[in-house]
Amino acid sequence: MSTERGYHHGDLRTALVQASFELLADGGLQRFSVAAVARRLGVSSAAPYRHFPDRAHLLGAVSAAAARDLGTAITAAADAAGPDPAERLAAVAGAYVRYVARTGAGFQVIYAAELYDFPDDARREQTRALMTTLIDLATATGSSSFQEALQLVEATIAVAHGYTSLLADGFFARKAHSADAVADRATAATRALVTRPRR
Amino acid sequence: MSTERGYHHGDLRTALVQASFELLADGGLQRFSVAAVARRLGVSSAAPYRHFPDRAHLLGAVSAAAARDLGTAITAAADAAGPDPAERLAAVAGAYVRYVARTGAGFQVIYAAELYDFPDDARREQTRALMTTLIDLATATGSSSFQEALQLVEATIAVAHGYTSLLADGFFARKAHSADAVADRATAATRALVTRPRR
DNA sequence: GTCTATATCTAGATAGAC
DNA sequence: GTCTATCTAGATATAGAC
Repeated sequence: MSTERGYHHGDLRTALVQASFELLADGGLQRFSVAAVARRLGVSSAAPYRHFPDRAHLLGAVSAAAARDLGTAITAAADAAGPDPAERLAAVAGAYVRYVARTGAGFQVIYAAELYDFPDDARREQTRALMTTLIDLATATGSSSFQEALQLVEATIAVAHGYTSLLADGFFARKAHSADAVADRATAATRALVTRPRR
Repeated sequence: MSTERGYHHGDLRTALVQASFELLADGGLQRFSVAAVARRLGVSSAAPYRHFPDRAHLLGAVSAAAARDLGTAITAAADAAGPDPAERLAAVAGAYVRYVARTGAGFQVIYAAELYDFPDDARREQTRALMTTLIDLATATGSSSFQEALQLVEATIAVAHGYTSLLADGFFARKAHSADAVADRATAATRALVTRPRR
């Protein structure tokens, strides 16, 4: 890892978002800072402010990109899981765990509290599309109402997010669970959830 | 909320732990700081350091107390749920959601990464006892091995922690879900998990 | 479009007065 | 046992040079 400082040539805006993901994967939202992103790219701490007015706007761009990429990953995983609706929804949980383990950008970033007051149109469109994808997958399992489908989405996301949080918080550290192993458990748990009717 | 400064008379050590819980309930671990705890009690920022050598030791005391109280809450909820082992384990998830919604101190605090290097005997004993309680409740559902019971505990905790995280991260904010409503969903989800065999 | 330099703020932690 | 005062470190953000 080089710490040399130099003039950045190219698309710094894109590079800042990319470096933010790397930083999140390394240390989570807790250690995310504009200064650290700049450091990682070898530019001055002032450089990011030419492209984003403040921390929230940079994080908002990361949030939008994460919502988009997570949606893509989820759709791909569902399609790879075959035609059975229950298997397709179960695959969502696995895809979520894998995506967050790889990028560090789960719902705690996509829906970060500090972004609540910054309604960015691009970001809102991505989160809306992601939610639509999830609702559709849940509805296909035979939900009799939107409410029921929504609750199934919530349960699926809760399971997946719960496993990733425990993974990130070091709960599994001693056992050295791999991200793939945890993803498989999240998938199995969601399969149980969807196969058996909820109350 | 008063911000007046005054000499603290009484058990400041206990008051610091108590105020830490209030701070966690308000803003989560992200906004926890020794300075903020002192501010909340109206004492100087130096005062806490007479009772705890550093931030980690204060947080460690909070972690130990949370593990103890959470264990008590879980045992009480299981007992209130009756004799059926599946219902008892399902009640654990509900109790977890309610405890964390009330205190802010869940596994992300109890097993905080920053405490990993500070093996405090008192804290370790509380976390060990909590884990034993959980394993016993899981084993009673008919697990054929310790490994299987452990995985069931992980699944139960993942579900409960997932729901609380989504609650804390504002995912449910727009719908104004109450903590009790979310706790009921966590209970129902865990019931589905334990009733149906996992792979 | 990025740099250096700087102002402001907050937190962790310590020294010495009372 | 708590205070005031202070040091250090890191973050956000801005001003002005190049």
